[in-house]
Amino acid sequence: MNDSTDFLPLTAPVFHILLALAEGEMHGYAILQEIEGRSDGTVKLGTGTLYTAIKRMLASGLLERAESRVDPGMDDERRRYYRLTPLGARVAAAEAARMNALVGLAREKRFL
Amino acid sequence: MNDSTDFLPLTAPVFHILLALAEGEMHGYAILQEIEGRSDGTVKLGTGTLYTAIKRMLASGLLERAESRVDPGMDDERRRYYRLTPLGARVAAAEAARMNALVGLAREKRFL
DNA sequence: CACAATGTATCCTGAAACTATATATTGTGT
DNA sequence: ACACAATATATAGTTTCAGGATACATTGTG
Repeated sequence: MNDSTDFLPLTAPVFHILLALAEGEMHGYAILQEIEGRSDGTVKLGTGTLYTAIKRMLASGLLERAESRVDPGMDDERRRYYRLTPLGARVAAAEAARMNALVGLAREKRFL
Repeated sequence: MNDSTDFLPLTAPVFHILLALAEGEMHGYAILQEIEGRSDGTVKLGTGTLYTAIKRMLASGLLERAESRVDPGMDDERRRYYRLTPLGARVAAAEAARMNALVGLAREKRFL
């Protein structure tokens, strides 16, 4: 049914990638820096984790390739750009909601 | 250094088990029902997942065995009770905080 | 022109979820 | 008394995935 909850729970790397791409199209290495920068380096994923995750996310329809549309002379030819699909956005929202419920529960139980 | 953040991110089953045990001592099967009941059956973990997770959590010091202290005639002899260790509680709190930060980020990016 | 930084990609290992299965005990209905 | 469902714990086998190592090519900089 392609229900977005079928993908849950997401692994940490996958959720981070989805959040990074909320900004707009990005290439792999930029995603990496976004994630590390956002958390002052506490979240760190290697390239192995990143590119295998991207591969799976493309295959499952969470992401899609975007034609790098920057002026060819100004951009690095190696870069491969990705963007969220509508499904990817829905899944990210569903995961955020799932986490939010758990955080609420943790708060009830005095963990926060 | 046994820093509670070394355990993060937790997998979904492990975090659910920690949350369930916030109530107090419980045996395995009761944990299972607590988790499924709390979510109206949307979160469902099999016994294989549960008991292997408990085994690991005991080994890593998140849980400890509790002597079933119910009156022997009134309790099921098969039951094995568990409780959170102080470390387990700290780890659950750290995971809740981690998730809370991600939920905040998701909200900023208009996913929620 | 050397060297660091950028950028993508794959292999391999280990950890862990999940399914299925086994086994035993307790409670309930007839 | 007996069958059967529910309770309860446990392990084996499969698969998925993170994470580290490694490779290789290109771009920017001193």
